[in-house]
Amino acid sequence: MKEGPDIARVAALIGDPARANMLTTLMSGKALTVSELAEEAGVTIQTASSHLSKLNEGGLLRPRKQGRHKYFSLANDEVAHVLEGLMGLAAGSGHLRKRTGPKDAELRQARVCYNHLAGDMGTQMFDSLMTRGHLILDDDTLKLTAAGEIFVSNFGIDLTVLHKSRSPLCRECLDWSERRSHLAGSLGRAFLSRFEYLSWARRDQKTRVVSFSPHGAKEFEQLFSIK
Amino acid sequence: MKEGPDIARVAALIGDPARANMLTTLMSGKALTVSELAEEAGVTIQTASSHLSKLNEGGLLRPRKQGRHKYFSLANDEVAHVLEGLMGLAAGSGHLRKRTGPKDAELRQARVCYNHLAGDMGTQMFDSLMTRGHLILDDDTLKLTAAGEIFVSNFGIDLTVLHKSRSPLCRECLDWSERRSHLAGSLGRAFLSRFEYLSWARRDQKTRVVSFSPHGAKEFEQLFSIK
DNA sequence: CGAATGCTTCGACTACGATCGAAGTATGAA
DNA sequence: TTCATACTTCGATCGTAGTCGAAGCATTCG
Repeated sequence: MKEGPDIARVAALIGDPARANMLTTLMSGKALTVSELAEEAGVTIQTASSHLSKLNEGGLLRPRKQGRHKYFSLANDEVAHVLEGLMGLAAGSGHLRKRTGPKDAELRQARVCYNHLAGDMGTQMFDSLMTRGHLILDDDTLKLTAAGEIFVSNFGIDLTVLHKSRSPLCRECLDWSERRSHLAGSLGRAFLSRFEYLSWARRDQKTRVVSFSPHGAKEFEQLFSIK
Repeated sequence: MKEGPDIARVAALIGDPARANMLTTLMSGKALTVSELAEEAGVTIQTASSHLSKLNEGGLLRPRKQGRHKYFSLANDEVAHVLEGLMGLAAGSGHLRKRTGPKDAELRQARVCYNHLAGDMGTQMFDSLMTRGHLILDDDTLKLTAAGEIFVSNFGIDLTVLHKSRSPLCRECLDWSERRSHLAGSLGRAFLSRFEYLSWARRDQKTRVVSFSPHGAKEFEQLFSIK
């Protein structure tokens, strides 16, 4: 009965509401200070400090000191991946948050999932890339085809840089709101930052919402249309 | 601050030691009764019953009544996937169980991960399939090649049956002990049951250990050698 | 140097939930 | 019907962990 890693320890770490709020907030990919995270979680700074040191102890966070500030971000995308998985389970069992505020619709349309685009537009982009043969999913692995490489390069993404990254180029990520796949990995990240560079979209500072400008939405729609 | 699914609820569910033990045990893929799970978790039957109804409530389990027994298994492989992810995090942050008994070495060599082969032999099989070009991993999706289809069929696995399954044929699964990928999905499952059918290996009833016979290990080694 | 800001540590309070004994329900066997 | 087995519900107890006030460090600024 005592085999394998201590799964309960990590899960209990994520299982506290205050800590879960912090982690969810950090899914935006941004590094945040103790006080910012305290406010997000709705607890005092002392409490937040205690929680954050526990999360850090558990290897879920990466701390960086900068002057008198201390910034926390998620430790790696393995952590982000597990969190997204938990969101999938939570959404699947119908346990959504009680207060589905006005933000919810925007969140479902387009949001940041750690460092790439998720939500309705994320899955649309993924589907478009798949149906056009830019990506192929063979049983369980996602691959960028030759046609896909041309497409990506034409869009202004430098693949040679991405190939140097240790993390996988393409990765499939299950969307909790859509229950369908969207594109993660370094390519997913590159797409999102390219959208920002082209001013098609910008990330909301407080939430995980990604807002597309009218022009950006039009371009996006054209580029990733599903005929 | 209140966005997205209630991740804390699910995580807290997994975060209790007794419940985590039960879930880890169920990773063997077998359906177990309340009393069996109680013993595994080291609690009384009353307590186990309470835990199991909570896990069930949370959508993590699939209950089946059979006479006066009640069997529980994991709800789906999405759940199994999240659990394996958590094991990866737990193993990564060095929080292995205190008592690393004699079983530990066996577990690392070959074990069941929900319904497919994991551990050292699991990753060896995966690597062999990759280097021989039977599987290709394109950025993020795993695919069985034409050569792979022939190889698999020659080994006695009927692909037409597998293609009818709803779950993906190949799936990459990160191994907590090896920190490398092994093969999941319906093909991974098919391989394991084929090993059992050929009497190359058998699953231990109590633990998740997979024991290969001397003959089976030899055949395995030959079939999945890494030159 | 003080004053202010950002974070951590300490200590005490509190509440939630895990636990088990005992009683209750359901299924199967004699 | 009666007994046994498998599980569930109830009620009481007990610990652990989250919470915050207050005090303690550390860093920056005037």
